[in-house]
Amino acid sequence: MDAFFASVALRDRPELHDVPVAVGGGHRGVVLSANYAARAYGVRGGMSGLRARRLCPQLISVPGDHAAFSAVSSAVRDIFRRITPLVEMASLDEAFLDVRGATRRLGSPYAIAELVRATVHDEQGITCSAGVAPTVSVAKIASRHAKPDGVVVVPPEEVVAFLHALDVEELYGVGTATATRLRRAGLRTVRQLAHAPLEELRAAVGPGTASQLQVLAWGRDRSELHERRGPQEPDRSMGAQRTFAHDLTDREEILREVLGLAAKVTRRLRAGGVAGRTVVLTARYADFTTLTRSRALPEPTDVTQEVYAAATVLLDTLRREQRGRPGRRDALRLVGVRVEGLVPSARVHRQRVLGEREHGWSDADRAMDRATSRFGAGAVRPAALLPGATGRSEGRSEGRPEADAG
DNA sequence: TCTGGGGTCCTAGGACCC
DNA sequence: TCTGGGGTCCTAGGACCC
Repeated sequence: MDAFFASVALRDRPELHDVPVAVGGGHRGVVLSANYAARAYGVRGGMSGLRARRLCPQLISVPGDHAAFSAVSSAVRDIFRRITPLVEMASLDEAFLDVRGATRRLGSPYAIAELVRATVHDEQGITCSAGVAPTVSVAKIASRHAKPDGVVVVPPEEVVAFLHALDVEELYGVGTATATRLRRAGLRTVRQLAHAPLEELRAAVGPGTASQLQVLAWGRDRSELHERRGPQEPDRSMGAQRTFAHDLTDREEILREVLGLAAKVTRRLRAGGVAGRTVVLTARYADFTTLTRSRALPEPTDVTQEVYAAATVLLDTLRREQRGRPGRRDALRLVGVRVEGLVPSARVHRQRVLGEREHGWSDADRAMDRATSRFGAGAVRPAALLPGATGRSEGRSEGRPEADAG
């Protein structure tokens, strides 16, 4: 999709079509997506809101509507599936289609690309672009060249010439770190990269990346698509993180955020019918240093209190490690909670602990889920997360906010 | 240029087991 | 008795993508 978030946000607001608009980019935030009017000023996705407004003072910011993004995304995916069953969704707004089996029915790959684009435009009111090529990575680069609202076809015999005319950072999989290393090694173009001696390349970027890059530089990456994970193969991890409006130092305050994140993540785990075994806590300090600490549980969980308890231990470990370190890492800019090693909940059989209550936190979580789906998010929440809660109410001496259902 | 939030995959060392 | 090789799990960090 072209400028996906911005296009969806502006679908029903034609009066904003020709004025610069960005989705996201508030206080301490970055621009999620900018329409083409804003891009004319140099505004790009990923840019801080502050910088975007410097480039374009009259920029209008609108909030993102995640429900709308998801709805359009699945509608578009359904359109793709009418073309071919071989669809690999790469993200909300991007997919690979293997159309080799559809040409007899629908015409040339170019004709199919135009059919997809016309259908998406008619049914969803947004434009998209397509790259047609023999491999995933080349199709991806071609689609970038097709933007906005176009098609670029790279036939097999032109793949090498197409790639070799590019700069290295245009390769799918070369980011800022690898691009810097390549540049330092004197490799600026894909042509130079393709002809670089493997030894030299290994010294610059390491053995794994080196061979991967030469595969990409000759257009020899995969043609087969991996269909998106289904119920048999769940996501690998689920997480949530939050950047604070102001850096936090108070343990109680930080733990309240951690509890909120743990609740959010486990609710998504339960909704997806999965549980996970490893809890990862991310801490980003005021100086932007980002550290993670993780801990594996005895068995997978989807219980808010269990994830929260593990995250609390990890946070305290980190605080102990960082205390007294030079650089004074006590002010936190962000915390994140992620659960990895996901398996279907049906495959988890809990080991009952001697003396454990028959109805525990898991039942409380499920009751809260039901209340939330009936009365909306925030209808029921841990008391520590009620507006105005301080986490230091009388009679509490445990030193961390309890997650009583409030 | 004061830098979000959601992910995936890879690497590498150490523990542990056979 | 002082030593191999293979495999898996755990933890931490980094790179990349949208």
